[in-house]
Parts: sequence; C-alpha cells; structure tokens
Amino acid sequence: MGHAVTIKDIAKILNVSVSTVSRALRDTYDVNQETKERILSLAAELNYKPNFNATGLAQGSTHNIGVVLPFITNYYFSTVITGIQEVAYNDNYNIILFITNDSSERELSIIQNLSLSRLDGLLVSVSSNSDSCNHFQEIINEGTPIVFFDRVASNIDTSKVMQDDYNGAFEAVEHLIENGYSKIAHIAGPKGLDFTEKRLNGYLDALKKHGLAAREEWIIYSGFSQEYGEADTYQLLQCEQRPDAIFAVNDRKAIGAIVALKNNGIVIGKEIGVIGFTDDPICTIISPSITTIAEPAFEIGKTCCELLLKHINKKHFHPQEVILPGTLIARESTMRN
Amino acid sequence: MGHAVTIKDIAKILNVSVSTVSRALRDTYDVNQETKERILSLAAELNYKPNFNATGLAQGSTHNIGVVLPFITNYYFSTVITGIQEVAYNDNYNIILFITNDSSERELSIIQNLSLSRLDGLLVSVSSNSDSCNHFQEIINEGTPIVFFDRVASNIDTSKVMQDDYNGAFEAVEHLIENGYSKIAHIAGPKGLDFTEKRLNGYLDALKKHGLAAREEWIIYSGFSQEYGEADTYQLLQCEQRPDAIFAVNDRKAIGAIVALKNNGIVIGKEIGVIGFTDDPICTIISPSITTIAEPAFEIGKTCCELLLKHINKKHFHPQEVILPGTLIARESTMRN
DNA sequence: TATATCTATGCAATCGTTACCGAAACTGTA
DNA sequence: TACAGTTTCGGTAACGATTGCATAGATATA
Repeated sequence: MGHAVTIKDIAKILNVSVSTVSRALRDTYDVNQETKERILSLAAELNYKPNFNATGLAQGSTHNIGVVLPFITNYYFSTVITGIQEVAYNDNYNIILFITNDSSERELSIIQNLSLSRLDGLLVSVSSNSDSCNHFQEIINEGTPIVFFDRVASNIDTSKVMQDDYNGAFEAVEHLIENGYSKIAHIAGPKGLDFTEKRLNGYLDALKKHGLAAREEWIIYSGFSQEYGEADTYQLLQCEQRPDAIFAVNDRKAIGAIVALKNNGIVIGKEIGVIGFTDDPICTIISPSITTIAEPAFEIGKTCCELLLKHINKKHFHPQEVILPGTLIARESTMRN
Repeated sequence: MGHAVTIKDIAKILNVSVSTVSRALRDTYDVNQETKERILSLAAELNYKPNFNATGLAQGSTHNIGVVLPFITNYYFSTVITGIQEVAYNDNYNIILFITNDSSERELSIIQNLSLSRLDGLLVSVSSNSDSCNHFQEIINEGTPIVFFDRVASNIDTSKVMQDDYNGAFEAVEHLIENGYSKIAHIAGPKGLDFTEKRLNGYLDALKKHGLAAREEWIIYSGFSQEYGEADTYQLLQCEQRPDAIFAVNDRKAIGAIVALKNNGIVIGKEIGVIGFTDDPICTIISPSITTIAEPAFEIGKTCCELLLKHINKKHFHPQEVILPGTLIARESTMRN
C-alpha cells in the first residue's frame, strides 16, 4: 500500500540530503564510510528499490534490452532466449520480447514504433523475407546498439553471433559420405538468406572435396517448415537420378523428409540417409532418430547478450563476429544397417 | 545522432507551451482544433516518440507487463507467450520476460527483486515446487495486479485463466472407454499441483461414471518430463493387473510412455492405448501419432493478457476465473486396430 | 597563524512528461 | 457597457533519481 520508498524517505529519516543517499547507494562518490553504512542498512531494511523510470530519465539508460525475433515456438529460438535471459538476469537487465511472426512488415512496424528511450540495446534475428535492413541501421545511427544473432543482416557493421553454418554443413555431408552415401541431395532454406548460402556452400565444398557431383536437380530451395521438407522430398524422389541421402537445412525439414520417405515405404538409413541441423529434441523421439548437427543455441543466446552489454557499456566497442561450432550427433537416420 | 525529439522541441518550433503540446498529443484536454493539428503533424514529421521513462515517472505507469513462467522451451508456454504478445502489442504494451527454470528459489528471487516501478502488471504461471505464494500476495497488496495462468495460485484472490483440466481429463478417459479400453491407468503430475488434482479428478469421475475400477497401483505421480513418463510406464507394466490404456497428464509423459511401450515390444493402440494432454506438435510426428486433448494455449495467452489490462486500467476490476475448453484430437495411439 | 588541500555533504538544475491552477481572449447576455 | 461563461492556452510544481558546483569543516602545509 501507500507508496514505494524513495531516496527522499531515506534522506529524511537519516537527516541527510538526497544526494548523499544517492551517492551512498551507488557506491561511487566519496561518502563517509559510516553514513554510507547507515544508509545502506536502512535501505535494505525498508526494502528500497530504485525507480527505473527515474534513473532512466536521469541518466538516459533503462536496464532493458529488446529481443526481436521471428517466433519463439520452436526449440532453437526458445533456447536462445533462455540463454539471453540467463546473462541478462545476472547483470540485472530485463528483456523485452518482440515477435515478428517472420513477417517483414511486422518487423518494420515494430522497429519503427520502438521507443528507444525504453531500451538500452537490441538483439535481433531478422525475419526471413526482409529485404532491406535500413531500419536497423537507423536505430544504430540514433545510438542504440544492436547485436544480430542467427539470421544476421550482413551489411550492417555491428557484432554478430551465429553458429558455424559452413563447417556444420560440411561436416554433415562428410558424415554422409563416410557412411557410404554418394548421391547427396540438399533441401535448403529460402534463397537469399545468409545461412541458407553458408550451409549450401558447406554442402557443395564437401562434395567437391570428395570428388562427388552436385546435380542441380538435387538442390531445392524452399521454406523452413516440415511441410516444405515433405514437399521437397517428394520432388527429390522424382529426380531422374534418385539421391541416396538428403541433407536438410534444419531438423524441421528433415522431419518432413522422414515423413515423406516413410510414406513411400523407403527404409530410412538403409536406402536413403537423412541428416538435419539444429538438434531439436524431436530428433531423438521420432523413429528413426535423426542424425543432426547440434547448434549451440543456449551459448548463442548467452554470447550475443554479453556482446550487447559490452556495446552498451563501452562507448565504442569494436564490433565482433562470433561463430560458434556445432557438433555432429550421429543417430539412426544415417545408419546403413 | 543528436538527441531524440521531445515535446519541448515541438513547443519551441510552434511557439506554444509544452503543456499545450502534451495535451494535443494525448488528445485529452481542450486544445484548439487547428493548433492540435499543427502539433500532430509536426510531431509526425519529426518522428516524435514519447519518452516512456518520463511518462512513467509522471503518471506512475510504464507500459510494461511482466511475464513470469517456468520455461519457454516447450510448445505450451511458448505458444501462450505468443498469445500474450499478440494482445500486448496491439495495446502498445511491452512484455518483459522472467524465466524461473521451474525453481521456486529463482521465482522468489525474481519476485523479490522486481522493481515494480517498472511494471504495470504481472502475468504468472507458478513454478511447480513453490509451496508458498505470499510473495505474490505482497505484490498485489502493493498495488500491482497479477493474473495467473495455467499453474495458478488458487488461494490468491485475483483473475485466473486456465484450460478445463477436469473436463479435458474426463473426456480423454471417456474416449478411451468408448474405444474399448477398460483398465485405464493414469500417469499424473507432481502431487499438490492444482491441475494435477483436476486432471486426476476428471479421470476418477469418468471411471466412476462408467462403473470402472480405479486401482491405486494404476495411478503414479511424478514429474512432467518424458523421462518420468518412461519410468512410470515401466512401473505400470509390472503391475499385478496390467492396464490396457494409459492417460498421461501431458504429451511429454505420453511420449515417454510410447517409448517405453515400444521398447517392450508392445503394440500401441492395439494392446495398450495412450492418450496425452496439450497437443504438442510432436504428437503428429511421432509414430504412432498420439491422441490428445488440445489445450487452447494461444487463447489462454490472449485471455490472460486482456484480463490483466482490465485490472490495470479499471481501478477495482472484479477478479474473473476463465476456464477455456480443450478439444479431443483422436489419432493412432488410441486406435484398436 | 595564515593558507592551501581534502573530505563530506548540501543545493539546485536536469531528464521529459503530466496535470493543476490560473488567466487571457473571446462569446454571449442583461 | 458590464459581467459571467467558455475556450484555449501558459506557468509551474511535481515524479525520483543523478550530478556539477559550492562550501563548511577538518586536516595538512608553510
């Protein structure tokens, strides 16, 4: 009830000025040791909590960071958020969530309506169909730092955190080759997206290294969902040369592939191998279990948040690009027998 | 660059006072139609955005609502959040996320360190092992409204939103009975949790209605994860009287049951039927697909957020309890052949 | 003793906005 | 013309904290 306790209350009770209380609380100016202790103990006793609107107003910093991403209802993003939350919580920052539904219009609207006075910085994973990134550049120009993760805007000069898409894909394809598959198809993400390209290149280079052909009909670009994975796989099964393995750009599409192959009575692993990317928990639940490249989602969340805090706290922190390695997890879907 | 445009800037340019600008912007006090238009158009032109720290300070309201929940890395909670976000976004509220990791200590620490000056209200789903809810009551006493969803603190007098656990469970068990199962076991949630009880009661009453026995050895309480579901199922298989159907408190445990049954070479559906609760997308992916009661997660998110906004905006909004029905989705795991 | 240096504190402006109080300027009425 | 009533607007004190500047008192230096 009543009103929350403020530094004025403390000042009045202790018969000192508000500035002294403020300094004692922030432990930053010279305040007599004894009065500082009196202030701190009274503050604790009264359960004093700073008013963030006031501090924010006075020193131009809220302790809020915004997180902008396509959606949270999948394993990868929800785990990234959990990682972000972990370091934010420890550093007393709050995270404010903005969900774009993977729509560039919504993304634009969110960014343009953003009250920057409310945020110290932004963590973003861009929506898959956003063509321009000017709106992000403007935010940065206005002085609010941004760190990108996963789906990055490559032409913007700021810190970025992502998994090692190229090497993950390379490793995935090599794993298939080592297990005796040679006609390897790739069901990719949407064209133009940064990590679609990287995984594609890893795929192509691994084939090249092992002297295998990359047939155009074996590479299909489409969306990220299970349905697309299914459709792509049906299309692959109609190829002139039928592939004997499928590298899917993510686990969702790998699941789609599994479903499609099962529907066609194909024995997965033996006849056609399947490998995904992410390590969604579903991989271990589905039968056959799916071999995949595990992405360090939690680590990515932690890292990008740490970087953002550095951007916030150091005036001109030099942008960094952090690439975290994935790890291959072999399961049934790439077992020859 | 420079500084964000404020109402002072607008006032100076238009040669009016800040109070006039403020009134024009909020469209609430008497201000001449023509000057109002001049102000609004200039504000739009300069891309004026209100400083929420300042408005928050001045009128004691931020436009932030806190969401406190166990975790977000599952289908149910991430969908609820998406629903919350949907209405919050439309009403220009931001959501600030607090993740308890389902630990009551963390929950307590979060709540106690909460700077209420930063939040207009709170949406919470309590952690499964929190025994006391005094900390929530204190928040409410201090004037910050709370709406509970899913895992509610039943002894606190405020609005609550949940799925219809009792009837969902009842319907699930009746579905099993209709499909010819009669020895129906229940792998439940942890004892003491509100919805564990409700689903248990639905189970018991459905059995009673159809004159079926409820054997004590067929009811097992444990955690919510797949692992618990597996362990519980192994235990069920050792019962004196082996059940011919399993009603799991949620899909995760149902999945565990599926895994355990498969490991024992039992034909699911034919020999033992399995039904879950939630409608996690995994239900359709796993083989056999899992019959379940679909929870209206998105609706729950929307509803609790709407209720919270009412609590925030109407001084003494009368608390409401909203119970949203689930819907049975029949799949392979309860098909006799 | 007079002066310089420090330490510890208070005063007051400031951040951007709201809202109360009053007062011009105008309208209409007697 | 005088007066009351409307509109429309400006001045200003909040909101809770930070911070540059000033200063009293204590201490050290010459």
